[in-house]
Amino acid sequence: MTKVIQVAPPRVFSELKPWLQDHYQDLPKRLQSVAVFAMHNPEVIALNTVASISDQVGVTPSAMVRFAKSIGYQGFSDMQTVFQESMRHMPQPYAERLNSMQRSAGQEQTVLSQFTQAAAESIARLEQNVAESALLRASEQLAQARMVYIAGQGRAEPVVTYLHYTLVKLGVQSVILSGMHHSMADKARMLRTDDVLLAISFSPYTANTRELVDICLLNKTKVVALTDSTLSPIARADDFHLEVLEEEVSGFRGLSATMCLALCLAVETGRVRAELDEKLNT
Amino acid sequence: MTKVIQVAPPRVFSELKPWLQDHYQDLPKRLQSVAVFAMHNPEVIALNTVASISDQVGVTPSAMVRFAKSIGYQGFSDMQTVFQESMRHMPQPYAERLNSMQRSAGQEQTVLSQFTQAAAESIARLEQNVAESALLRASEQLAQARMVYIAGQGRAEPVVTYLHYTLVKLGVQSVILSGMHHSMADKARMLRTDDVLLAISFSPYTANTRELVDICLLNKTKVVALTDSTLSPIARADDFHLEVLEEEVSGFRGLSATMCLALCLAVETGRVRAELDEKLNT
DNA sequence: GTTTATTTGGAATGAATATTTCCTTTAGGT
DNA sequence: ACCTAAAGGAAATATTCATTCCAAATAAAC
Repeated sequence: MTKVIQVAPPRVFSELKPWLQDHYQDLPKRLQSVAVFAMHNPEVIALNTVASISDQVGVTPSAMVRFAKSIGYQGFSDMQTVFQESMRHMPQPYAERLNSMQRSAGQEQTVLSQFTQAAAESIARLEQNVAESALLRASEQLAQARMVYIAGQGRAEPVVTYLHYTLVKLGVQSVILSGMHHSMADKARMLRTDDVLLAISFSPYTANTRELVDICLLNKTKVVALTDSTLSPIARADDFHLEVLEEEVSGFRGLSATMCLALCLAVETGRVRAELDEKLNT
Repeated sequence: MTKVIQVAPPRVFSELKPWLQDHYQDLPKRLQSVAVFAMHNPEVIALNTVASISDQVGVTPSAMVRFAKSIGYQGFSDMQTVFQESMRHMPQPYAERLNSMQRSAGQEQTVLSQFTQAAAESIARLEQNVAESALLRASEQLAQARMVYIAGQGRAEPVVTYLHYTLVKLGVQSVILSGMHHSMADKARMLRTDDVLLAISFSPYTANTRELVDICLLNKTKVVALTDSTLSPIARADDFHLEVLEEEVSGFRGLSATMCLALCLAVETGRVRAELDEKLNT
């Protein structure tokens, strides 16, 4: 028989977590897979059967039982009750939750819940305000581009980095323009009419990005803009722009909804691009 | 055989509720008991066995099966899956919004709504999983630092950029470490014991970031980590780590929840720092 | 390179549990 | 009061599911 820990296993989920942290490295490969999955999808462990779970994890049912035993449980079922127990007490929120939702009263709210609420609202608004058709049009422009140049500064820079990262991973050629230390004239010279500029800019709008958009429109280079208002100086009638407005909490604006939109844009672009490539190859 | 409804039974919990309200009067006594109990303790139905539930309700096991069949389900197990499904997303206050989305079932979901839904869920989970106290502890570490070094690669890079931008704006000194083209040894030499490393890393974990964390822990330099799993190699027992898990949609993970947490961390750090500064000046 | 210890997958086993069946009880109608 | 039909309970049955066991594969040690 293999070494089985005989000390009492954690009987609550919150104790199980740190246990796995400590012992994760010493676990066999498959058991590590199970550990990762269990920590990421506790509710799946709580509700499903061994066969179904092991299938989702990509291991055999016996691995699940071994995993439970290696922690010290009597078997899988024994461990499962711990996961189930952790679910029961979750829905405690109701009372507290209602407080935070209807917190018109000056109730004390955690910093985290303030920001998550703002983020959730921003995302809900995003879904309402952005038309699928606009997203598709913008994606088509980007997909047809020989090269996508991405520009944005300040609060928009993380978005630039993210778009670049995702587009490249999806096989869409793109360069970050804002990082380069070229003069405006140099940058303008790089852009050809079959390129597309992807400009991200939020209030207060930086002069640089605005200037770039101006030059592109003059050169008949297509521009796809991501901004927080249609009144933004970088949004014109003849370009393709998407609007996302972040809720503000005590003076700070997040990027949750913006990042969501950015991912949509990138994924959709990748999809359209793949379609185009396929047509060319046939 | 008794009268069995042959039309399709409700496949989501939110439709089951009104169904029971309509037919409650026509049900036999025991089945009414079950109905009341089920509406008041849906989570018990979802998690327990027939024997255990029937015991709690005060009826025999067969009554449970009859109840399920009278609604139109194939049996108890069939009905139970509906209750379980309702639990998966339950703990979220945004559950209603999600439900109403799914209510227009059969409909094809837009790309945007798929991603916004994933983002909303990720954020809801973030609020549940991160303790305010953990956030505060991490912020205190950062606020006390002489200098905050920020490191992260790949998908984590936008987060690095954002944290740097926000911290600087809040008057907290910080440098981005991953951008520099120094060797590991050089980087390690920069870090003093009164500095703090803010490491961001997601699966698959990059060796670089991990190495940095290792060095810091050896040098007794404090580390604050932002990761997607406590099993992450950069999460140790002796550091301060925050966990954020992004929901995945067709293989893509967003950054909405992560960005929200990053903003919280930065803002909270700024606040604590301001408090510390005030104490020094008096 | 060979041997030994771990780990892993898959089928066999046995326990747990839902479901059905049959018989008893209750209630409503004549 | 009697008969009929629906409802309920208890135990038998069938199914599902966790668990165990053993052989093959893999990694480690010598």
